[in-house]
Amino acid sequence: MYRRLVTMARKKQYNEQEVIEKATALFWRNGYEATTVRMLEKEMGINQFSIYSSFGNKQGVFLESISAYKKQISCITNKLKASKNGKEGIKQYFYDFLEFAKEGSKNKGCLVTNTVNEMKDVSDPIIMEKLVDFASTIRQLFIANLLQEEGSKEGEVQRKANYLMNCLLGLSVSSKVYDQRKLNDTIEISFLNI
Amino acid sequence: MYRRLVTMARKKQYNEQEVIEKATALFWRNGYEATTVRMLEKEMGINQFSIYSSFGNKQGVFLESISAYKKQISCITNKLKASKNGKEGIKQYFYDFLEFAKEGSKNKGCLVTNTVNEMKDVSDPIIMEKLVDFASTIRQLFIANLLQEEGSKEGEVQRKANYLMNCLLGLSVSSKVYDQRKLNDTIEISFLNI
DNA sequence: TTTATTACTAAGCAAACGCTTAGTTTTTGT
DNA sequence: ACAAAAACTAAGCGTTTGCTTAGTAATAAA
Repeated sequence: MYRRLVTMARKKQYNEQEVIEKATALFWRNGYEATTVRMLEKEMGINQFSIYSSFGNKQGVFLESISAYKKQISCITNKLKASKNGKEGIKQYFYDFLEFAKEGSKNKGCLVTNTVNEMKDVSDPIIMEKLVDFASTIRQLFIANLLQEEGSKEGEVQRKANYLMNCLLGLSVSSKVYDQRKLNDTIEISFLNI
Repeated sequence: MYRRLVTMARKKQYNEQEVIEKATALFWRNGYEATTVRMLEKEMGINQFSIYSSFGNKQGVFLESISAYKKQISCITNKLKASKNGKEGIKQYFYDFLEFAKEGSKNKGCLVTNTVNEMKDVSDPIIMEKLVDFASTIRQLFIANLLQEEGSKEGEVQRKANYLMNCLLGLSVSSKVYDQRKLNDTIEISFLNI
């Protein structure tokens, strides 16, 4: 990452991709601020020195974690991208997302949404930008799918996309508290009117 | 609060109600964890000693802040309680809430929702209980209003209440990012299908 | 084998956290 | 005027935070 080799020396005893995936899981479970570098040490299984030499700082670890998260969730977003049946494809994304965020009987919500909720104002603009960028990608996919519906108008589609983002945002939060059956009911009602 | 007078002595130089309202504003703007006791000192205008002697600890200040928040928002919840026109009354609550949480051009969201988002698992059960209690109060008001609609069925009303809570949760979060016009559109669509 | 270079371990840094305490001032009853 | 009690100020407590650094082990080129 920040390495510049002139002559070869001792090799890294860990795989950066692997340890970032462990960090991602921890951030996802725990939130950004609540996750300390000591906890990252244990979870990633490497010393603090290694963390800082590979990723610069805690923020650097998190930025890489968001990338890893995107890669993990791409199986769902790609499915949405490929979908050809309008709002039904979006509804399927809602269900897929709940399955994706499941952890035992609990639900971790969305790493991106969780962190947006956590961040106050623009306390960390670099992270915030990456999060907002991810959200607008999802919104674009919603718009593309809504445009597949017969007789859809541009302005109406924009408003519906905002509405669906609002539902998904709510779902990401309430999925941590409510059980699957209630969430399913909520999803069904959410798609009745669009 | 924790005082037990035998003989009268020096009087408090501050009003507990007043300083709690200042603390409430700070927690609302800033979140629970991100608000330090030093910040509370400045905002409340009293020394740390006074904070701890009046409210026990930081958690104590926050619990009192939730009570103060409830009192502040009661003008809206009471309006919803008194409302007799079914789902229209609930929709009005959505609009009232946005106005209530407005701060300049920004929006602070809901103190309760913000803190639920912030709390991981059951890291603080005492606070969590008070938050969940507040949320279920709102849900009950939704149910009462939905039952005013002609031909409403119990099970259907329960599901609709969950759906509306999900919308409100989403709104509380997205109100911090999106502008008023988009939020209004989202509210209108949210009520099309119930 | 030597030497340069990198990765490791573990101790330690200043700053900030929630909270306490020593010491002083203000108020009241006698 | 005096003593008791509560509220004030400000310094400081132990712990944890993100991050650094001194010293050692491993590796590859010479």
